[in-house]
Amino acid sequence: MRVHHFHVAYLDKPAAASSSTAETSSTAHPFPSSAAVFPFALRCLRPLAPKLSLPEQPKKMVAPADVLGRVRNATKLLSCTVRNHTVQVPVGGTTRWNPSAEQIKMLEALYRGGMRTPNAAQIERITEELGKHGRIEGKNVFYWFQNHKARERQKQKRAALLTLSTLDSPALPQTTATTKVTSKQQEASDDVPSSKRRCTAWGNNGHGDAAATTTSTGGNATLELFPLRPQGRA
Amino acid sequence: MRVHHFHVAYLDKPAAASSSTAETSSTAHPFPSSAAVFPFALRCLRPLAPKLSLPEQPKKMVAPADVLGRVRNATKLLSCTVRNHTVQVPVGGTTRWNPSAEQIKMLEALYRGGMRTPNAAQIERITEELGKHGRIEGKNVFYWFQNHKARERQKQKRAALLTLSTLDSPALPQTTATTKVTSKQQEASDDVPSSKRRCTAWGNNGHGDAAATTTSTGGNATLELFPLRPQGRA
DNA sequence: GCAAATTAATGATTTATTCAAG
DNA sequence: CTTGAATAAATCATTAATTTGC
Repeated sequence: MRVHHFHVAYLDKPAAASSSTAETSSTAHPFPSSAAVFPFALRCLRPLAPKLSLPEQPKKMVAPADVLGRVRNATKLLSCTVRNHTVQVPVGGTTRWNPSAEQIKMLEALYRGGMRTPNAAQIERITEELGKHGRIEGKNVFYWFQNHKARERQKQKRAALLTLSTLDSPALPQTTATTKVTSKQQEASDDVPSSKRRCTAWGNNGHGDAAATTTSTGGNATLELFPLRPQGRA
Repeated sequence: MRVHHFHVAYLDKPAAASSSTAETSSTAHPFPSSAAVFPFALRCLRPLAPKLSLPEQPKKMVAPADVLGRVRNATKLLSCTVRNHTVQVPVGGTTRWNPSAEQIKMLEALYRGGMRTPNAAQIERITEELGKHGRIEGKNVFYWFQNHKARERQKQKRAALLTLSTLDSPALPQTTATTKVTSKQQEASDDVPSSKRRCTAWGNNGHGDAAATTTSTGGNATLELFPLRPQGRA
């Protein structure tokens, strides 16, 4: 288990310890950086990933922030001293960016225009511009594009699968066995550049991983994932 | 082969007494001590190459006729013999495919789903299916994808440039060189990220430190500022 | 009507992968 | 083989919608 690099921390923003134990030490930020120290660790905030459907785990319980001290996103923390302990409570209005209609409109326009992963300069510019219509930070722009891209992809993949499923009928015998196809993929073109997921998407759903399931419907183990165009190229 | 993730959420990690993801903890000297790392590239040199399409591939698209064994472009051919040569004359009014609304819909769905350059097998299947909604041949499908891809790209490029130009106002200082990036950079980025597109530091809003980030590439005199790249298309 | 309770969206983080330098 | 950089996928968490009982 390797310690992964962690990026995506943003500047001027504490972003207090997220889901894991908040036993943090102090930060190295030049800032006050209110990395919250939470004396009461009551209730574990869920071990980070199980997700294995614990039947009756009351995982839903979304307790009010003021109780659990969700500081994750707080913009500011106020220190108070209680029985010799200094606790910090989130203060300040909203913590999460709430885009205005205008901002969304503009962002979507950019997206439609083809922008997907704006670089720093672009983000800066966009932020500056959108700032005229409401509070916004560069990271908001960054995240917006990330999320939007990912979710659009999801949506479309679903739609495509659906459509394909209707096209799926013939139960192609799948002549050409597998074909390595290398991994080079073809030009990934514009959208959905992801290297391989895309293949799985088109790989003809049968999949379900390995042979295990397969069954009748699609003996079609692997439809050549993305064998390039006819007559293939290199 | 590569069964990819699906996220296993390995168990020994959770509480991971091991102090969670550092965040604030100790060292973590990723590099510029200057606080957080940007989510957005500070200096990127790598196109993340799913789009390696450039290197080789002198190969031009091969007309589907080669693959599907279709004749050029005619719905029907009438054979005539002229001077010992059998020639075929297109017959029956239009020779050009006129996609039905349904066909277009389906093709677009596929496109949105990420399909760009279907292989022969896929084309066959698609053709077969779309054939239920009107006359169509494999080459039509093939050409449709080619054209659609190219035109979408064009459209979006234009739109993006337009949109960006409106956001361009700030008249960014950018005094230092660079301004000539334009043509070359843009063209290159457009479609294929050719080799390297550099990103610039997006100086975190409030705090300079820009210098710190440049470091390694700092010697680099060029520091190009506006790659302005319509990242992929929609 | 309306406020608690649910659910749907979506902003913000973390984890996994990938490619290519070293 | 290891590691930096960049990004996509997965996940977490909060806010807006929507539903529901009164």
